[in-house]
Amino acid sequence: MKIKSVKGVKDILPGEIEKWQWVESVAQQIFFRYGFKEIRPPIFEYTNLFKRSIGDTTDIVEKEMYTFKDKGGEEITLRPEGTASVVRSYIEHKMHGQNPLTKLYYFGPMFRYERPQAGRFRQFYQIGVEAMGSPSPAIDAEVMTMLMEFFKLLGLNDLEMQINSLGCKVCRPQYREILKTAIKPHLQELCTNCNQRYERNPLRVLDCKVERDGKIAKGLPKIKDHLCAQCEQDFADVQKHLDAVNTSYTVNDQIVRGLDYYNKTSFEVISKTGLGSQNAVCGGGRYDSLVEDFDGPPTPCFGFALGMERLISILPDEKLQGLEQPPDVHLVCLGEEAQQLAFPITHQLRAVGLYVEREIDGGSMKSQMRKANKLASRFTLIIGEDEIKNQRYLLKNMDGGEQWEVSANTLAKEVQSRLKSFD
RNA sequence: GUGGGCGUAGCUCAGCCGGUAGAGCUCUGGAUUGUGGCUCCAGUGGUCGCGGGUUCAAAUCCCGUCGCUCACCCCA
Repeated sequence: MKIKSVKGVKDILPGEIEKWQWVESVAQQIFFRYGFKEIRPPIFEYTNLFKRSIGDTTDIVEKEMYTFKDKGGEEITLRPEGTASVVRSYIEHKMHGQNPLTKLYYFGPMFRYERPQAGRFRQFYQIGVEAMGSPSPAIDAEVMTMLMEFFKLLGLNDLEMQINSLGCKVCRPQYREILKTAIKPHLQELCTNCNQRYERNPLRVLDCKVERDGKIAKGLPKIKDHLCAQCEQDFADVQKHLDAVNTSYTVNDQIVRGLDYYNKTSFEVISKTGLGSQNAVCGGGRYDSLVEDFDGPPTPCFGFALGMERLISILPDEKLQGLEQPPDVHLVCLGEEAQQLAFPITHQLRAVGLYVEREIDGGSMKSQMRKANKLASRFTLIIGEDEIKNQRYLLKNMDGGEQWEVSANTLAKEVQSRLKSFD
């Protein structure tokens, strides 16, 4: 039996990982500016946390969770999303007592048992952001703006942010009933899926992708016409704030979201190109009662999660150039004595901060030069019998081809200054 | 859970109306005895996913199985 990785998971290898590191570093920079701090929750939790937060009847909980009993008999689940853990942590550490508004972000793997396809994996990575403690539409707009600014820094300018309001505890249940009444006469025409949705989550009928259902859905009452005064006002405020800083968006009343805890502002960011049918790069919204549901204090929250694999797959080529750092110096050693000297010399150069490569197993000069060229090394340091005898090594610029003699005594200093002169 | 496509060298693939494997790239060496990139030459590298069947003979035809992939569903 051949050893193999598990279905639906991937190794992120050198050559690819540089993109991830870049995206993470840009995220850190931009989130820092907005005052968000990193949090690293564990990747598994008690199963109940997810059942109660995400919703018992959602696909995630019903059939996608990696759940197991540990040796102590506890029901454990690998996290299928990040918000639940952050909320748990927020309550457990009584963060509400430290600051009225807690701003957190996280990065890491999530797990869902689904059939893999383009842009969908069983272990996938999300960057998530949670702003906890404010009901203000201003925070919705600020977080969404931060997100779009993040995309801009990554060179992604043609992503579309679609927003909607799902209503609150007051108006959503009312709308739900109105919707059900309106759907009822169409039940026979709707797909079997929507017939199930009718009872369990009628809002989902709205974004059904079956063509005929979509047409019916268009004629159904819209949430925006049934928001309570407060929700209507808040949604308008969100848009006003977005407009104030020219954060672009479109209102799409089909945006529903799959997790139970969302209310009020909800949104998705869609890429029209580059992704397959999984075109949502990011999704999020308000979840005003989740903290309370877990016996925390009333804490209205706003957050989002974005899919790393999807994000990375649409990064523009020009931003991906030069992410891999080439060696500053590549040693080329001729003969046994030079090979012996190579380690102390690389050690000396690395000690002053340079990236130095050498061929551990030697090889011909040609092959060493070739390797240096292949890695796009900036300089080579050639060490042969003559150089050792004279205590002067040959430093060669691999770009222009010039070479200089450098003294063994002042090697590191000379190499550094030569490198600097070509920056 | 349902459906389509595909599994041949490290990578990308050709060969598939049967005659026990080939190209390009990569890698190594040489042309250029201590100077890379371009070019040319040579070499390394394969249980043709796995199992069974038909046949004198199977990468090729048939059956099964596993894997990958795309899509539905749903979602990041």
